[in-house]
Amino acid sequence: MKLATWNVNSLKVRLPHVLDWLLAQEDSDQPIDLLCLQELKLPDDKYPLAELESAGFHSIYTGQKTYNGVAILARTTSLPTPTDVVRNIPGFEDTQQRVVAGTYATAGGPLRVISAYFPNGQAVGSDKFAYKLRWLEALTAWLRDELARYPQLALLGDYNIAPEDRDVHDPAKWEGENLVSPEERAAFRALEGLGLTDAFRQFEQPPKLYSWWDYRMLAFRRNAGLRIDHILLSDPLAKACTACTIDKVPRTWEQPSDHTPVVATLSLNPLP
DNA sequence: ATGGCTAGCCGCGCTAGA
Repeated sequence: MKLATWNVNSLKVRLPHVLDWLLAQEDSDQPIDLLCLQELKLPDDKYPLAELESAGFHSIYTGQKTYNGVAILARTTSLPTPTDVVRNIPGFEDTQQRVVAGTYATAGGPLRVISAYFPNGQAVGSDKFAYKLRWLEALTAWLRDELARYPQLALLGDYNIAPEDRDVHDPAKWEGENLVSPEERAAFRALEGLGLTDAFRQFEQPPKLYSWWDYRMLAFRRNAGLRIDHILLSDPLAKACTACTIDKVPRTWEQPSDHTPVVATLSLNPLP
């Protein structure tokens, strides 16, 4: 089965891209079974449920006007409606809609999937940066419990953290900045410390492969990007993971999101 | 040395993203 994550930067604007991309994956030997989306930027009553269902995907989501918003799309023919749906981090008071989670029954046992839009942080030392660190702490504490309950767990999303210098096009220029600071990287390591593995780094990858490029400065053309969108897998899933790739193609389309999809292939069968 | 683009808003220039 295939899992993917994509920060679409407005689902209203990017719905055609999402549908086109999902349709294009149908031609591969393994289509997408689960797609986590971030930055929907729309309230729940504007969520394009019917269009996505027509395309063959059911959804769980939590949104708000203007900012944030996350969803998990699941292929109707291969996955049942999820159970234990959670919106936001339990016990963490937050008006910003950044987390949705659900458990999908599969032939290989329950699969816990979390779509997360980590706070940006704006600048090291800012109020938003402090919020980012508090949010990361709450997420990590919650995930410790989640992992105890769900051995097969995948955390997909826009982490707004480039874990290593090789995930940054110009590490010298970015040194110590928001998205790469030691505090943020320590938080990323703490997530790994729970027993989660960066699916992308399990495999040999071409150098200078990123998931986000600034709209400005011809950044995509110059490949001046960051790898900040990740798929972290619990041990059983990491062992079942056979590939993890970044699909740059949607970033080349007209009116693209500034992020592009990350895809993981697991040797885990959905329901027959 | 800085900003350079994009989306959304109730806007007719701003906030926020990363």
